[in-house]
Amino acid sequence: MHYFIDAILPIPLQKLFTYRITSAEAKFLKPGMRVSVPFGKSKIYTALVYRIHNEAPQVYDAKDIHQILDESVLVNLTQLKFWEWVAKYYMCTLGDVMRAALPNAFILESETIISKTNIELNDTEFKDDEFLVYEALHHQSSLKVQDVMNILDKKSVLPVINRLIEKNAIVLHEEIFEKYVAKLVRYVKLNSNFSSETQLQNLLEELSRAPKQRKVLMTLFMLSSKTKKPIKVSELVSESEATSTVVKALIDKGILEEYFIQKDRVEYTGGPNEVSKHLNEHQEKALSEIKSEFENHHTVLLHGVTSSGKTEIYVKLIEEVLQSGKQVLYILPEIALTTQLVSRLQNYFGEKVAVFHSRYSSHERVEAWYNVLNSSPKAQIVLGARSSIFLPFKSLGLIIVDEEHEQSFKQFDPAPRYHARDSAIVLGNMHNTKVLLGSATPSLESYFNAQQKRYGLVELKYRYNDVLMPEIELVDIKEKHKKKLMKGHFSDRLIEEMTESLGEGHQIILFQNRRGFSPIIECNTCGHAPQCPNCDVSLTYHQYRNQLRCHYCGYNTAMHTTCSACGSPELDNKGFGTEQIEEEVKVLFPDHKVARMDLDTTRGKYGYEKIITAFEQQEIDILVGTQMLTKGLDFRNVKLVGVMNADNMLNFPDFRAHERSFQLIMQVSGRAGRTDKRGKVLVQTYNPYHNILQQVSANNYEAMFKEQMDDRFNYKYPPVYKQIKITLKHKDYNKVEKASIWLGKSLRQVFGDNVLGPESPPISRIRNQFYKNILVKIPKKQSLSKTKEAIIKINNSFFSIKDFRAVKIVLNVDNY
DNA sequence: ACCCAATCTGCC
DNA sequence: GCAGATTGGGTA
Repeated sequence: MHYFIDAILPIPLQKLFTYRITSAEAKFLKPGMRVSVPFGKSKIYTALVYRIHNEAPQVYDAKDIHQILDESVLVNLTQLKFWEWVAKYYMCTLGDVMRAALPNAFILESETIISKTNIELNDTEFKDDEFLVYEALHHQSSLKVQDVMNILDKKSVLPVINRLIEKNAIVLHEEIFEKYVAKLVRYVKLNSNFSSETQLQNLLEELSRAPKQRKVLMTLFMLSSKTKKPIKVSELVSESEATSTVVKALIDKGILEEYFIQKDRVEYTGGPNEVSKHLNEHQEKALSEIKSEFENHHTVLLHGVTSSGKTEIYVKLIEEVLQSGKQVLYILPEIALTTQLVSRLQNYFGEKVAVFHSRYSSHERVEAWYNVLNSSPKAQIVLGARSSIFLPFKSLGLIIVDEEHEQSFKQFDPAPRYHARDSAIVLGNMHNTKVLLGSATPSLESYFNAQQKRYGLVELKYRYNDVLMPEIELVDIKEKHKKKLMKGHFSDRLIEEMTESLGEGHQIILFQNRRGFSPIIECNTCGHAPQCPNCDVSLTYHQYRNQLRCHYCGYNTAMHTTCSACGSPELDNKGFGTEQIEEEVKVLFPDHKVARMDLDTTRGKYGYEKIITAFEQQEIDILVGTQMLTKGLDFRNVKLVGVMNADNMLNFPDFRAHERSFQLIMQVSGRAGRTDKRGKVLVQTYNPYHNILQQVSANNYEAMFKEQMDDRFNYKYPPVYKQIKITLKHKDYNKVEKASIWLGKSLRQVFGDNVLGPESPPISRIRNQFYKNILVKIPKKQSLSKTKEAIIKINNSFFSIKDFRAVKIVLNVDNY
């Protein structure tokens, strides 16, 4: 009997690959274990066992696997089922899902290593480039293919390598790098030879002439009698005031014995040091409503205004689940995962909280994975960003999706283009677990689902400690401009309020939904604006480095002093960004400290935390920032929030622009007035009569919901219709144009008027690729899976046309 | 005639 | 996704 496995490879290929295994391997292997397999001519990849069977492939010879990489199952069966759902629903391959789900360090790849043969060769036989490579190998023992590319400064190096192999100058071999290295901590103990009293006496006498070594030994006895725990080398060194050389000498003499214990890189020391807070009557009521809603619904939406104390309610629910011995998954948008929230939960739950997000190193993620997999006490509660839905949960008892409305839960690139909230709900179903969605400004789709009774709904309308909602004032800056009451981008009202707040010692947040100094530089003489050479956008001026930058491809160039088209030196700024606001504040309030928080100032692992901590500790009076500011931050001393310009959000060309603007302004507003004084929000706008702004100032979510839903009905947008966006890209404009017209026509034959496009997006070229979009709208009663099947079919015939094959197609399900 | 880069195709 | 095979433009 022959044995085979079907395995998932981490590449975007639809099919599984079949390898042959021995009967012993068949006995050992289980679905969800990793193996390394040869793939193609020379590469070795990591694959995940999907199925073990006896069906020999008919048309090809299966290769043998290379090696088994796991001793036990790494990915459990529920996860595999979940992966399949993600792949099917979001129209991508299992390989795509595997890449997203597994920490990078689990996916080993081989690398081709080039080394010299022992045969001495005559240099004159080589061509120039061959000689360069051969010469380099005299200086270092091995080269990677990438190194050769650098040496020769060109891409196609394989012909050169092959010629060298023919001449017996070099050999190739594949090396697999284990990416995860467990962190080991060095411990010492007394060698067992000295365990008896007399032996010990002799030893101490022997060492009388080595006082330092003697001291180390004495310290070791002292420490181990005191703590009864293993003694770290580092501890011993510092306690005995010796150097590590002294310890090493003792080890070399065989007096001490060293050993290693594997240790997690991320550890929370210090246990829980707070009992969960008492809920107020409103929270208490919400909690019991959530519980009763859970009896009839898998998913419950908690709509609680900002600062209503949603987290405290979550804490109570988590406590109950933990008592039943199950795990809890708590998902948040990446940027809301701040130290603030993490330490708050650690205060309640101590080391039971495991954190998981993209700023973690791949080692840290591996450790978190194993902790979840083994249901370790260290990972009872997983607090994570969207990718944490892929962790190997065994027995989930509750999933919380906080800030449910956040669009960052949706992954846009690369595949799988999944929505963590929606996927979490499916995951919850697979685990037979309840899912709680929380938000102060729910997404229309969730609120709609709640109204349709698909979700339970719980409302919490009072802020904690009965703090009043901030007062929201709309400032008509069109009027202010007319009356000459603007100083730069600041209205007289905003300056007044800022002066008052600063005078009272309160802090201020200014919100500008755009980074950079001023988006566009325009020539006053000819109107020319510098463009990105690779993308269809104007370059943005960044004062900090005096550069023009492209926000799409990262292209940058020094700021021009004269217009590149007509040579005129009169260049002007159009529009404004965070950097310019910061500059203006410095001039208006020279005695106060200003800081800026946007993508540019929060690069680096702790950039973000530094600014937040500084603001928390009131080292900063005025914080200027983009929407990063809106996420779950709790600043006690902020009284005033200024929205510099509400219009650029409202006019954004997207069907959700209004919903988003409402959410964004409500969320920044929520940062104000957690103080004893009622907070104030000033919204500057050219159009104070805009319905959304009226709804914002009246704090009327329901009115916004109703009005927006009318639009969604009328124009067939989500959540009334589902949609799939198809993007075509290619560097030849004519090719995408032709291809997209063909695709649009074919889709229309099946879906009729529910196909929109093809259209060029507002930015039609990025990184020298031209884009075209087609939108397929799907009515509620039309089967989603049949629709996808039809699209895949059309896609297949698209790729059978030779001319179109080079065009890349991206399918994005629920692209909002 | 030759070389390199861009494109195509299969991988088990 | 990657590498070996193929095509096609550019040039010595």
